[in-house]
Amino acid sequence: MTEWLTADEERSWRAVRRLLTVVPSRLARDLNQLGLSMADYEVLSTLSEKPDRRWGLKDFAEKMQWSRSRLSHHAARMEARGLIDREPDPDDARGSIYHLTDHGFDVLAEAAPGHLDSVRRRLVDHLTPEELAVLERVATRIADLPD
Amino acid sequence: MTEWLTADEERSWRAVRRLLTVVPSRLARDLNQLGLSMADYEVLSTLSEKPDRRWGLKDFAEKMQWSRSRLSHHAARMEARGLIDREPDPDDARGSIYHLTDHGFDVLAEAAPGHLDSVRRRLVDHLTPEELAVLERVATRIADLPD
DNA sequence: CTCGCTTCTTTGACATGTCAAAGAGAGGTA
DNA sequence: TACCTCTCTTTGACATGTCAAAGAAGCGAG
Repeated sequence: MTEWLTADEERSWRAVRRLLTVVPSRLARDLNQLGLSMADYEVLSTLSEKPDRRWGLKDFAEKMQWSRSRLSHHAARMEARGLIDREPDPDDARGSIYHLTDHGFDVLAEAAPGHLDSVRRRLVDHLTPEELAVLERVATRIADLPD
Repeated sequence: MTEWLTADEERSWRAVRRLLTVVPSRLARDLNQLGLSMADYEVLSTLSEKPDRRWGLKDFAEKMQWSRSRLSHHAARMEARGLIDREPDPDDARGSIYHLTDHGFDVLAEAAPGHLDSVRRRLVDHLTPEELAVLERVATRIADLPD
């Protein structure tokens, strides 16, 4: 306990903390202008990675690292917007299977280029390949720490 | 438009995205166990930096990069918990001045060591000084980009 | 087969953030 | 002074996330 930070660490931590808030908020703002929230985008793009565009809630939530409750709530809202649908799982009557609708796919396809552009403008384009490599290494190490 | 990411960039971006969600969520979880949310902690520590522990809403919100509405809502909740109080501004009858109570200060003092420890365990201790320096440089550059 | 325990999704209550509008006061100008 | 406009804080309606509980179904032991 009482492990204070050195002056260098303190400065770096402040900078990182700012990064942690500012980048997501900018990306979200850009994406909102395209009619989607970050959460919407993640759901759509994760679903679209499946060849059949289908995913059962449990595994889907696990893959996205979301709570099942959160996904259920969010999916209900997206279903109301016609972006996805929901079917009962034929193999397990407790389960629900989510499916990306054609409309959902179109919306994603329309938003994706703008979003990727935003990722570039807000982040990637301002880093050298070396910096990006360090960042990846560091990010992976940190994220892979035990919870 | 349609600026796709190279394979390297894509991999790095995935790693960074994971960092952007995982670190705040772990720090928040740790802090919650000490009875505070991240937002609570920011408010308390920002207020405590002022010698008189006092700050008018407008400037305070600006300093924290929060909307005034958000700060007003959050401050109302913290006031109900006795962590801060609110007084009318003597120089401008429209204004409110927030003040860190003794109780608020005690709560912060009690949570701070644990939180710093958490920052170490979750991040700082796993980076070399060089990596931390790169991270600071990169984070500053990105955060300082125009909004 | 049936009971008891587990697992799965959904739901409800609540916390927190956003956006827009309301209400009060400041400040400049005629 | 009277008035118009801008600024400041608060509030309300709503979106989104968390946690806990409800309800249905699976599964294994007897």
